[in-house]
Amino acid sequence: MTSFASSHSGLPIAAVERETGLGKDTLRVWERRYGFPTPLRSSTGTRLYHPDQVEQLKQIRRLLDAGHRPGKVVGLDQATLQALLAQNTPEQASCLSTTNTDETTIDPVVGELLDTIALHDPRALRHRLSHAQLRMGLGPFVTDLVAPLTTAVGEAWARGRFEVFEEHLYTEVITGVMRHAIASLTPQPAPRGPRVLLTTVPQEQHGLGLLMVEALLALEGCTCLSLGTQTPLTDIAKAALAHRVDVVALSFSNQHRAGVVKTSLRELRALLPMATALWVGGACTALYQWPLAGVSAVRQLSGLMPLVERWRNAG
Amino acid sequence: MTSFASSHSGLPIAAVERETGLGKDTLRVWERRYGFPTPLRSSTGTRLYHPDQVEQLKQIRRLLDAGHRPGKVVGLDQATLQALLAQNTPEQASCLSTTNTDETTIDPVVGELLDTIALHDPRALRHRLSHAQLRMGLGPFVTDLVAPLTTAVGEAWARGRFEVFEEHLYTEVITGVMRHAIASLTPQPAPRGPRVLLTTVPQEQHGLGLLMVEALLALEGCTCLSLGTQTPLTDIAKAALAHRVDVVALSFSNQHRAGVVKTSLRELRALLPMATALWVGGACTALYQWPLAGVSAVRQLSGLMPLVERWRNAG
DNA sequence: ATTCATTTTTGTCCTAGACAATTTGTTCCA
DNA sequence: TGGAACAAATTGTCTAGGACAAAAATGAAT
Repeated sequence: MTSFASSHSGLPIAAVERETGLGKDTLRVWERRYGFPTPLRSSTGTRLYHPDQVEQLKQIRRLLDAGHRPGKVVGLDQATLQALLAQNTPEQASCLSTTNTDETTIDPVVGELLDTIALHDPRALRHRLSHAQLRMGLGPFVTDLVAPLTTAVGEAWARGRFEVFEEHLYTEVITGVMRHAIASLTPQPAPRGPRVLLTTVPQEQHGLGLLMVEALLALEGCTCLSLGTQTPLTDIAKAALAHRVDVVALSFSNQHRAGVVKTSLRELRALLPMATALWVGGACTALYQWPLAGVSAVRQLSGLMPLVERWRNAG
Repeated sequence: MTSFASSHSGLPIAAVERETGLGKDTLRVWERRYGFPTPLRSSTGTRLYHPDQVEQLKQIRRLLDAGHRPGKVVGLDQATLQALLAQNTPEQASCLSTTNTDETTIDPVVGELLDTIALHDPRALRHRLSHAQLRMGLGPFVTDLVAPLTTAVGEAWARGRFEVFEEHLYTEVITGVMRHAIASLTPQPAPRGPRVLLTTVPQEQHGLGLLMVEALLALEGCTCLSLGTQTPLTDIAKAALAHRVDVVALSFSNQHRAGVVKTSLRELRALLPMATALWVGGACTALYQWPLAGVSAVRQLSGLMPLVERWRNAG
């Protein structure tokens, strides 16, 4: 585990930013304030991080995403970090799940699928998920299986049970299954709901939430228009105008700092016409703590239907 | 066009980085060296960029991607930039196209589809593309239509003919069509080629190239395993190990600076076992100017088949 | 137990200089 | 005229330590 350095001496700060997602400024200020990390220096003074410390930084990142504070966890040694990750409180989990059975217990079907993911057999995983979709029907499949499963995968990753590539593989497979289902759905009769533009802001690369929303909205008879992920704010506004949509729907994962989310939403709200509704949702906790004027936050997927209903009545 | 500021005074530097893709450091050093951009300052000295200048920066970014040098284009006024974009030399275009008819002329079918994109009717676009796929067959569809069309779209965007959201919409539609085709292909007989891991490095968010490669490789009987986009280098290595792949295939768009590409490839090559091949391709010109030891660069999609063939003979 | 004000924490931004990797320009030679 | 070798200019990224504003934690008063 120790010797996958870039070449010999360590990783430069840009590589560490890539690997950990922690900004260069943050890495430098942590070093100043907490005395960690402690990179070597090249002959000209540039930082060279030891791979072990990069691994440690990744663990810290997971703890931060789980709600810990930098001051409490940045200095700690690897054993302590591991211990914290193990007893990681899954309190704010299942943000997207509809059927809140019990927060702590895991649906046996979900658990079974988690095991399938760990087997590294994408073909089998795809088959199981596809089968479940056909059996349950698209709506329940999305709300009762995909949403909780995605949350569970993210949580398992945060605890260190899954590697990043295992999460990526899961994302890829479930994306394929859902796109397939949505595609076989599109030739629908006259629209019975708003025209909705779906996308995410720059830096937000998770598109799974968009697919879930698209599936549910399409089932409701809405006209969906997805731009994929990471559309610049001004282009979201331009697209909303060009396509004359009634609603712009954004998805936020919990990898976001609160400040970025708020700033983005305020800016976008200012760019959009007042008549255009702005719906946001996802696992990002910041969305629900500071409600913004003119922005409808949907904490759970089940909250989507009332919004559509309200739009029908208002329109 | 002038008054979509965040609230009133201008965009902070982080927002400009988001919108333009130009790093904060770069923006500051341009201001110091070339006297542009010239943001206002808040009461505490933070930069606030005028939306018009942000628009100008986007144009500059396109020119840089097209091969121009910062010193020559950063100071110029908007009219000159527009003129340069208009007569943008499409010399190194069609990097992915297989049937090089003539560099300057555009396939009439491609041109027709470009017009369809401009109509803002995703349903019609999807229908046309899907129809073409069924008519041509997956292989020719990918090499003779999707690849040139994608290049043409990128080029049209660079010239300012397309907005970002139009490119996003095209990407979304073509992604759906290709995934559908690949999915209906997967239940295949015994593999007749290498196990290939497909992904992109962090910061590289374009996944279209991956899909094209996946389609062609799957047709060749290879076992494909896609991780989607933006996998950290160490996780690419871990996945390659866990899934015992023979080949790691990466795709690079031309939005990358040469230095980043080279660094990433060197690092990844060091992380992977020598027995694991590393194939790279895409529109990124840096790949083909500085060949790297142990890395096979595939300039055009047609170059993929020989690599598979060579692997079969070597293995 | 809630609401409000104060303190700490924390990420981002600032300046201005330095450097290494390219790219360009120049000289020399065949 | 073409190409190789070297010098000069270009350009993105790095460093330092200070500063500040927003978020979170703490404490006080209702």
